[in-house]
Amino acid sequence: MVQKSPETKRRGRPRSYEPDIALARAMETFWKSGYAATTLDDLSAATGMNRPSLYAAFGDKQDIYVKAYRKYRARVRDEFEPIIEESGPVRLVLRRIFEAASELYLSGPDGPRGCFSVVTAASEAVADPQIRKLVVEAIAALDETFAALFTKAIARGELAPDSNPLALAKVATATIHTLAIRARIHAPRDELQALIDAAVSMLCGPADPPARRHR
Amino acid sequence: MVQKSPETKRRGRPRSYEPDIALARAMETFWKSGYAATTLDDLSAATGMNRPSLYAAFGDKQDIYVKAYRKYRARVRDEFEPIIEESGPVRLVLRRIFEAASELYLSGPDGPRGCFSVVTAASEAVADPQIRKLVVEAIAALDETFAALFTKAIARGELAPDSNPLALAKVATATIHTLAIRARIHAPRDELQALIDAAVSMLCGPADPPARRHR
DNA sequence: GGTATTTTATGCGAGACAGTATAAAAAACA
DNA sequence: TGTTTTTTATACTGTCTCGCATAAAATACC
Repeated sequence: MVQKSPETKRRGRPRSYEPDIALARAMETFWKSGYAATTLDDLSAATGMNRPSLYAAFGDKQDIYVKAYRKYRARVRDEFEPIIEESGPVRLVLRRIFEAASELYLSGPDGPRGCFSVVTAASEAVADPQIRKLVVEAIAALDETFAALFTKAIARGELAPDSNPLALAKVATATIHTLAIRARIHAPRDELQALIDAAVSMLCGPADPPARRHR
Repeated sequence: MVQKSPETKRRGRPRSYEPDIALARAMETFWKSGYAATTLDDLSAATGMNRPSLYAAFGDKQDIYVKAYRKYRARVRDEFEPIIEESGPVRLVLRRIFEAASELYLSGPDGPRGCFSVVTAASEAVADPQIRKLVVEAIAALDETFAALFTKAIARGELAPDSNPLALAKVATATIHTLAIRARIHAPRDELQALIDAAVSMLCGPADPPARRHR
């Protein structure tokens, strides 16, 4: 990890690709098409690397998939952590999380793709225990993140003191899951927005000032 | 459809398979492995039919998939209609629906498979408009079913008169979705049960008589 | 400039895959 | 018994797919 200083002159022919960018492209490809439907030629075309380079850099197809999926999770973490850390009423933080998720799931060069974890990897998870383990971790982490959020909100008096943060968290995760699925089948943005409104008011109670939208 | 009376003696060599059973086996296979990861040899082994018979009976791989998925939806309809038609408090009907879904998603000869619609078909939906259309229909139907259920419950005074049946329905569908995904990654039954409890009390309010379980 | 080292480029080979051709089998009909 | 009809059984074809072998290219070191 630390071994490669940016100044180090490597000995042989220089790489014609940026490993990080190439892996991001591979991620896009798997995200869209899933494991089985993605061929090494697809990956080659997406990354601009030829097959031997792919192998040298990332290993076989399975290895590339796992690395791509890990990258997806890292990207999601980086994207959502600031929103979660932000202080503010749960209602608002929740809405921001759901809306960011919605945007992520609707994004994509060839149309909406949903969530790599929820739609694609979960599907492969039956066949491959390694992938299953990663998806289980991802979903557990999401549950825990939401639970912590609700616990803090209860402590701050934003929610009824007898609320169950774990129960709330599971419904919040369920919202993420349904957003992922609906985005994957090209649900229009306003359908997802209606869903977010429904979930937020179910989780935090109906908004007294009539649904103030941020932005 | 009506042409084949059960007494009709057909002319040539008799079939060695039952089309309905064979299609059910094909459904199981696609349900478990998805479209791309399922080979015609897999289907051949599962159904007991050889490749030419598969083609004669159902068409090419794509055709078999669509027919298998339609069969899945028909099966789900048949299984859930009686539960939905049943009279009783929404709270109880909802619980029964979620528990039946949970059982269905956890079932399978080789371990839990989740929901064909939600996990497998939704994943393929990006590549194939025909499949996407079917999944969209399936999810819309689910939303509408739940909405009707809540509308009736509001009319009967079981829920607050200012409840929004469509919003409630979307959260109920979200519960189905998260159950499907969690089952697919082998979540233990009691985790799913906890999720059902959380969702039901979120949708219908906390149970005053401490959570009476049916059966 | 020559050598060692690392990467790219091309393409090969074994196997998997989807779909089909051909022939054998099993029934009704005459 | 022989013919027709429908299905099964076997095997083939062309294509795709994965992974790797081999050679050329591009750099640092000497």
